[in-house]
Amino acid sequence: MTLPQLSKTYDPQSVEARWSHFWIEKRYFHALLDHPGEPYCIVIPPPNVTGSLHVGHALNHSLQDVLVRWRRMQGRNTLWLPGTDHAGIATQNVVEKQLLAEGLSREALGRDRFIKRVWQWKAASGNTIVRQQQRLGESCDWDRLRFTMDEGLSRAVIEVFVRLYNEGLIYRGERLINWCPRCLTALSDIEVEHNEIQGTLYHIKYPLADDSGMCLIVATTRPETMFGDTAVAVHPDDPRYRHLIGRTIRLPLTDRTIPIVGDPMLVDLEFGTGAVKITPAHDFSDYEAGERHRLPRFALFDHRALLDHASLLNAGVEPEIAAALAKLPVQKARTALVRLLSERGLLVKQSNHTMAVGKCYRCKTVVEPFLSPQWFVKIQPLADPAIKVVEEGRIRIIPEGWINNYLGWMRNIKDWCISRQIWWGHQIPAWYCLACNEPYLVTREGTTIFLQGARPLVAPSVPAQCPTCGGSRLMRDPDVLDTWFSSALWPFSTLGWPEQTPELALYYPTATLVTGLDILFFWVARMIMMGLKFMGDVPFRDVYIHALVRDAEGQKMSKSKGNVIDPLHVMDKYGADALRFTLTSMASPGRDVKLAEERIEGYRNFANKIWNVARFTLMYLDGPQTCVPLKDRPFPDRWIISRLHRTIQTVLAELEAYRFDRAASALYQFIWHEYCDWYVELSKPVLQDVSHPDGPATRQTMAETLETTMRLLHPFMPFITEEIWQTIPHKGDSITVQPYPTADATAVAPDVEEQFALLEQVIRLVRTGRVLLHYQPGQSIPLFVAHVDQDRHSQLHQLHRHLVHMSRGLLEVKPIDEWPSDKLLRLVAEGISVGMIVSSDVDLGNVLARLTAQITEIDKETKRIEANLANAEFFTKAPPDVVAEHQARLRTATRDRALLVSSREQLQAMWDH
RNA sequence: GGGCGAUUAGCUCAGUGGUAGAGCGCUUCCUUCACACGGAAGAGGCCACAGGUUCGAUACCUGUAUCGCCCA
Repeated sequence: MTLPQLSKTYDPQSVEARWSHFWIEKRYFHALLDHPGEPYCIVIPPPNVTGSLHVGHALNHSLQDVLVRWRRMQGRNTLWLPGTDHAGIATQNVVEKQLLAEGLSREALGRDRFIKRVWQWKAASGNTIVRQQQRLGESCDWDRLRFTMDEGLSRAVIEVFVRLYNEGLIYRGERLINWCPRCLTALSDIEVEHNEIQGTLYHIKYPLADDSGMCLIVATTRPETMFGDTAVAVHPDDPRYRHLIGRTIRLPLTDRTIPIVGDPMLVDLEFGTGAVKITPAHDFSDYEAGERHRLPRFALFDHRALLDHASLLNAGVEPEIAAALAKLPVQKARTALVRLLSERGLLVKQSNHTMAVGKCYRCKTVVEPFLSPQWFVKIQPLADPAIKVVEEGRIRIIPEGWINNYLGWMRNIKDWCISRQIWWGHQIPAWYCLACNEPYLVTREGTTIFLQGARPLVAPSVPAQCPTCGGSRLMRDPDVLDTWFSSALWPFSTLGWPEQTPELALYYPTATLVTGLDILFFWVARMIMMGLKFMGDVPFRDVYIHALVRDAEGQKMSKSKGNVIDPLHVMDKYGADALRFTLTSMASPGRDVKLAEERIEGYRNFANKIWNVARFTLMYLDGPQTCVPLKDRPFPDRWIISRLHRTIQTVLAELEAYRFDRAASALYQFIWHEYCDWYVELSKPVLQDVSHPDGPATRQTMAETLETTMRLLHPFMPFITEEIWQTIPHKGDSITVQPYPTADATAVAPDVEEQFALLEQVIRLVRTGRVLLHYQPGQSIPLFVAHVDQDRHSQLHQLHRHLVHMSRGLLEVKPIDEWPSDKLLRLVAEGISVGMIVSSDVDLGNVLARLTAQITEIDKETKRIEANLANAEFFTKAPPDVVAEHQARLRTATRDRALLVSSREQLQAMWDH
């Protein structure tokens, strides 16, 4: 048999590219409907089509790939469905930036040509992330790659929209919504990020209408919206003001008077002056207060958040002030107004105040509450069943800690604003009859807006004529839908819905959803609602929520901070397997992942270790192998097989529990510290002697164990395991489709493991002694070993061969009283004594110090145990096995102490000479 | 302001009602035959603080402090 030569260090680059192509070419990840296994489906959280792979994706995808590869190897009918989403605002921004560079604009191009441009852009660079995912080794069914703007998925969107509208679950109306004055579109509540900033609280005099000598002092952080005030609120229980409720205020700088109302919800007695202005068109809580008190609304800003001249006049602002303030943006308006108030003696004081501002999650511009007609999903009827399935455990959220988070949000959910005033996305399937809606039609700066009151015709495609007037001049609603609206359908739209495809029947509900906490509301909650509504069943059974990746200092990674770890760079430098293993081993539940490059380097070293032990195995595999029954195999073989099966048990249990971190560390521990450190070392004498009688059995065990370990590790490190597996003896074409190891309980041998522990302890004592006495690691020295327990002592005889090899000494097992008493150091642990000759030139100070330290340690332990055992209550109340264990520990400690003390005395005598 | 989580070795984190663990880093020794991306031996901890429950608490309960996240 000729075996391939492997290079001394592992080179991930060439290996990974080769297997990545091989897997895809052979379509190992392609799901077949007639596959006999139980279905196991994961739909990928679709990355933005504009995006490139960042380390958050790498974590999210690594975990999914572990699950998918594991289940595939277990024989399940596995489908990991990949795709991207069209990311309306983000993509539009990218293409608009390109146009700007060419001196063009979206408006100049017009809607149709603009959308064509976006598709061109998508064709050219939209799938970079897919190539990057393939580099990471993701075992997606690439033949089934989906995009939220695909024809089928778009049909699903239209279908859902029309049905929800017909059921009254989608409506159009004028509401106060979050508006991004840069993106020029509405945003949903959760697309707004709240940041704390240092602001100013302004105290402003509002004179009473019928007694200008009397004033209410109103405290506000947003004086520039005061022209939109339609009332002042005080707390009805506030003795300072309650008598004023019902009287009126003259709103400064305007010709309007506004009422003083009592409102216990809006007013906090402790805050500011206790008097609050109500500006229903510019603040969400004021909007609600306005509803409660039936107040009119005066909107002041245009869609770019500039003060609008006509609106100011409409709100009764003094004409010269209106003229002076018109077209000013928020901040400038605030400065100008504060100066004006101050000049008129209306500004009482200013104080520092921390406050929250909302920013657009895409472009970080401060959002403005904006009154405009929008489309909404009436959410409560959809949310109720989605709450129930989680409460009842039909969907599990893992870790459980997030369940309350989910339920809390769902129970307070607000209607979802789904219309966006952009062009890239699914255009809303609603048309307006121009004849019937003429009074509601406004055209401003080239864009047409249908005001509140316009009557839309909602249909899957353009209606032939208006059912009211029979007219055929219809205009489509220009708005598109929130990207998350289409993402909400992802688990069934990607499987072919609304067609009743075989894929849909087979793979829905999907098994597991793996995602970060940041999109629990954006995406997970909405998928649950839509899945229940349109499929009548949950979209997935388990939701596994992983942490977010931060830098080594725990800071959020961001391009502006320059602390981003680029997974592509990392893969170049350390390999995809190292990155994947790092991320999976750090994925502990409920914690953020703090990623430092040294960690990745550490696991690169692990890959190299695996590589080298495979090289070693290959070197010695040449020769006959026989499959001996387990009980007849050499001791090291029985031990490593026992450990292997325990490791398989652990890995399986941890994967079932989504404890990727613990599964990874079990593998690391087994491969490095058991297979490499001990088994390989123990087997060297057999392997290196061609005529050794244990040779055939050992070679068999060695090859078997390595092969099984590669399969066990494969979901975590797919590339190196495939490379090694292909090189060692194996059956089959690719490790990706081999059976996952199963644990054989009969292979687990506690007695063998106990014997091994004895061997390990002896060897550790020998090594410690060598260092203390300055013997070189390879130097052959006389050694004596004994155990105070008779059974264990005879076990040492059985282990003699291995002890000799591992200790690299002339080792004899015999009772202590037969040892030489002169110039001998005795080291002790748990009844074991190891003796070695002290050469004359060694400084015994260190050695004595070590013995003394150990004695001190034992004394402390003894004292603790004795105190416990002396306690009558401990005796009566502690479980008997604990009492017995304490007694045993005390015996061991006493025994070891005696041995150590005598050893020290002997040594001390030598030292004194 | 409300809710959740964290606090364990220098760093990053496991963990358990009864001996405190890992990885990385650090110190010393070793290029011997798979691997220096390696081997061996070490050092390093009142398990945040204060009470309580318990025979016994790092673990369970309460409170405090600090930090983080989400929501308002």
